[in-house]
Amino acid sequence: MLYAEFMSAVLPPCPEPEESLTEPELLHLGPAGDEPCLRADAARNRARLLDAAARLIAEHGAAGVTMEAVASAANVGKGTVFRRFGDRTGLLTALLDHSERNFQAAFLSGPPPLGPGAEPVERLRAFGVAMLGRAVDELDLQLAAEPGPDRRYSVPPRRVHHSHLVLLLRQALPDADAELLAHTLMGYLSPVLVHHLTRQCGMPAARLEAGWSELVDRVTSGVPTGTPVRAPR
Amino acid sequence: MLYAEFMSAVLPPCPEPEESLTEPELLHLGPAGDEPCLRADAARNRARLLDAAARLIAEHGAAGVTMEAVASAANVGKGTVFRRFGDRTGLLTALLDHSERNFQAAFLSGPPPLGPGAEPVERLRAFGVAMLGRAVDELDLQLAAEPGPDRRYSVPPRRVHHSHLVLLLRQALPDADAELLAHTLMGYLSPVLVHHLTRQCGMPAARLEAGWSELVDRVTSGVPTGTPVRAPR
DNA sequence: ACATTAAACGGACCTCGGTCCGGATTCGTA
DNA sequence: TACGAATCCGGACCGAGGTCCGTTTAATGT
Repeated sequence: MLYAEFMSAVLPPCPEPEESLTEPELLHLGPAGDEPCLRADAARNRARLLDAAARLIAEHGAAGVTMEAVASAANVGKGTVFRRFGDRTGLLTALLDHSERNFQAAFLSGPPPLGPGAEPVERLRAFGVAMLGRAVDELDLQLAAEPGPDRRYSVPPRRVHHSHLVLLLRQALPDADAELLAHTLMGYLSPVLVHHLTRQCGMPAARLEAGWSELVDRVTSGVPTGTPVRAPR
Repeated sequence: MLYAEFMSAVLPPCPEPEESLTEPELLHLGPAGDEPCLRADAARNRARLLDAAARLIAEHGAAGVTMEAVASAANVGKGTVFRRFGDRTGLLTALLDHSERNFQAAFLSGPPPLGPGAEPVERLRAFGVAMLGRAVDELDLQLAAEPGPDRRYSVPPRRVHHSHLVLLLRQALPDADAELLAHTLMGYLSPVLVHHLTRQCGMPAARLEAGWSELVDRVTSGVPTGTPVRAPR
């Protein structure tokens, strides 16, 4: 099964708003362990490819990661790369998989304030800080791994993050439209925005974190004036 | 001069946070009128190309707009398309130009509540509703015209919208980090998100509008608890 | 009208992501 | 060990975006 196919199959196409999700269910666990159900040569080539891709990135930056380059650097045919990872995005995503798993483990079952145990608002703050940190660390890779416009919101990691935010927001703001609010918050953490602000605008990371904190404060403080907010449907 | 080059030259690369912008200065006016300083054949071909592109979109959808297809449909060489519009994004963007101008005119100098004269918060609400309306109308085209990750935040229309929001937010929330808040709000209005929510998730447009209203309410209501928010730098 | 020059033209050409399918390899089974 | 079937491999192939450069053409000055 293609990585991309698997990724798309993990979560339902679009979470029903009222569907109750318990945290453990959210876990985006890839093929358990390290690809056990792959044929020997397939597993070998997969490892080779990831290795070659990482090497190419280190040498020529993410832009230098051509599918053909990766293939030949791994002594493998081009078709193999696509069969294993589906497309370029899939390959780059696979490189981020470890980090993503660690991160998910951290906010799903790690210690507070990121993991369960802290107040929802605290967890929100911690989530944003962690995301911003990752974004800064892996910026090049995350940018290169950006999916096309169609998939951008369907990619499993994003769905998991979104679901997590929805959960926290529902706890903090029972009357809000958590779905939409979560999308809004995710937007702030988008690698592309982070890249623009830090690299293209020279904004210090500290300001981004302060901005996140401010955003969380504003969003989670009550809405004293105006019509009482209610999530339709 | 290439369309893309022109577009990039209109506004400074990244607006200084404290730079004071009066609304009229923001106007993203393209080459006055209808491309006056273009050679006759160039202007003719430009018109042909836009026409051909529009026709192709009407017939085969945005996906069918191949640069070669447009070129040959306009009886023009492929190189001409690129010289005139820089790249595919430039061509699609040009197709949206009229709508964009009208919209900018509306919120820069049109009647309230979108234009000046209404309260900032009212104008924010109206801005979002208008953007959502446009997004729904021109969804296919706006999606296809989505720039690559690097340019996404540097494209003039986006900059103008952002500056506008910054202006309104500064009026409504003198102590907030309007720059970042504006980016957050813009994220909610992104065509890609709108597409995902309406087409892929089947969310009714009314809910998106309600969500915008809620978002504006939350963001613009004071921040009663927590540390007083202050824009660093 | 004519020479000059800057701009525009056009299509061959390149790169790269993605597809396809005949042939090779691995794995379960006897 | 032998064998069949499922899986995987590899590289030829395709389409589309983008570049290049020799040629043509429109504007300008004389």
